[in-house]
Amino acid sequence: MKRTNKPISYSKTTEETARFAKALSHPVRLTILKHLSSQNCCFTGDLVEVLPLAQSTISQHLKELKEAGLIQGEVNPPKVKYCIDVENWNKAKNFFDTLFNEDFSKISCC
Amino acid sequence: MKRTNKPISYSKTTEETARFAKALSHPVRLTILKHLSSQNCCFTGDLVEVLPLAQSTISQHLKELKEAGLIQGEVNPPKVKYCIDVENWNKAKNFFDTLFNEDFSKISCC
DNA sequence: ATCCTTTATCGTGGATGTGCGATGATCATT
DNA sequence: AATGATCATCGCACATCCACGATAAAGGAT
Repeated sequence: MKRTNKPISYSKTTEETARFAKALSHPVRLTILKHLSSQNCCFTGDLVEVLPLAQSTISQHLKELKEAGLIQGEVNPPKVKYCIDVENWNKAKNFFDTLFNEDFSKISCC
Repeated sequence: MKRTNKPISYSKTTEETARFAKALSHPVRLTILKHLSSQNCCFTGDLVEVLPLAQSTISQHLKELKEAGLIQGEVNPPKVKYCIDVENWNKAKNFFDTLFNEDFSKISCC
């Protein structure tokens, strides 16, 4: 059991999958995404009326989702309309599809 | 824009999806899972020889994956053999399938 | 020019994540 | 009993996350 010191560089896909997963790793953000996908789009204020959190907190979650690429915001002063970023959404979908693609049902465990 | 104070309780599915996503939110853990799915099973030491991390760090990541339910470990002293937990793996697969199930391609944004 | 509405950003405090070396636990071998 | 191999756990640093209230930014209405 000898440790490697080679500084492994993860594949781009691995890095991106981890980024998407982190964005999805909080119940509030999942709820926001669910809301966005059912309503198609919505404003920040709509979410404040639904989630028991301060407006600043929700804004922060929206920022994280935007930085992960899962949503996009269109400024429409004084409101901002958020939607799913379809392109990246499908990208994430494919990443997770690939990740879970292995069929273990036929493999006896060792 | 009036804030709700009702203490929302997230659905069990939402909570579990978040838990799975958190487990998948780190490149090291994704690499471990990829390794496990290609090799079927492996020992802790095998991973130490592949990843440039201390044994304790890898053990910690394995613990998180185990607590999330994605893998299981079978003690075989002095070694421990880790495998994918097929049942929960498929559960996670279904959660993400459902999450990404929406077809936005046909929806014009608002 | 001054409010009002809506949203983003800042600063802060507490919790959690991530890496490490050191140490403990377990069991086979000697 | 003592040693060696393998792995988990502990304790420690440092960074990031998460929630909050306060404040800033932007633009419409008065």
